[in-house]
Amino acid sequence: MTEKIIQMLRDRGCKITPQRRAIIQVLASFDKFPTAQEILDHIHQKDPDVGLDTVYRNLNLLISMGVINQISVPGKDLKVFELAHDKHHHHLVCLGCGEANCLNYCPIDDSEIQKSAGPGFKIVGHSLEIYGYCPKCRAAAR
Amino acid sequence: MTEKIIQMLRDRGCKITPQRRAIIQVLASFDKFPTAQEILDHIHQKDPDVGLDTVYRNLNLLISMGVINQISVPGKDLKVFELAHDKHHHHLVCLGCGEANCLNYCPIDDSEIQKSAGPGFKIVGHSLEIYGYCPKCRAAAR
DNA sequence: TTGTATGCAAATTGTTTGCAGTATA
DNA sequence: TATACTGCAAACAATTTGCATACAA
Repeated sequence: MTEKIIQMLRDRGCKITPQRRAIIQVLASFDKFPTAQEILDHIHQKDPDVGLDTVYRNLNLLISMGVINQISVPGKDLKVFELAHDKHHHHLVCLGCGEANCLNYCPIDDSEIQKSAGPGFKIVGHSLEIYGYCPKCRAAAR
Repeated sequence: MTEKIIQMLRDRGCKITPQRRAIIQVLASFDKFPTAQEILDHIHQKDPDVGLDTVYRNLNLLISMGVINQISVPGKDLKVFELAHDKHHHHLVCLGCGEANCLNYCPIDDSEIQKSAGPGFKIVGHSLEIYGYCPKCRAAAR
């Protein structure tokens, strides 16, 4: 997985720096979808000299290449990042802790939407996020 | 519509100030969903002394009362506000100009999602936004 | 009169940018 | 060696907050 991305970067004429490797590595191995800050914190355990700006720069690069997606957590001005899957999917987002998980369910029918939207509107995509509380946060609430 | 909201504010012990009336009025009469700044600009035509902070404070108040919703435009760090409808609906968001419109279509089946999410997750709601380009922006693109 | 709301300015948060030095290819 | 990348610090934009004053009830 990480090697495939590294190769894509090479093909694009990008240089492969330790920072870049580290960022991709964290995205591939984190046990949840991390925020930019969480990626940095993790990298700092090995290399405290990496800057948050480098993380953002590379996240933006990876987004522009389409290899990662960002998911926003409502009411928290917070964005988490995930390695792009092959298959279309959506997310379950916890309003308590902000954690996001994949959900393999998509009831969206583009042609149905096109009908409601009218012919002038060019549909590019959609985002569906399910909000609620994860088991951990439900337990903590009482 | 605006009177109903004013009454809700009264019931809550809030004071009815000209600024508050103006904000609600703009939300009720704007021809699209405005950003905080657009609300302010509009109010400034009549009263240039209102502050943007007042707009934000009142939008937050109205959100907490559930009478307005905010819709975020991806990739633009931009939020637009709409008076809450009675009936459940979603939005068509233009990636070009950021304008949002209602879409009376919702294929989401909560019990279906609950099945995929697992029993521990408490579903509170969902957000579905359809992204694309409105007729105006499609025309401008060429 | 009393407390809530406002306006101002400063603070905050998340993110981006300019620049000079550094390191990859 | 040449160019893309990095770290630093400063710049930004959107939103929030502290505080003294003003105004609705």
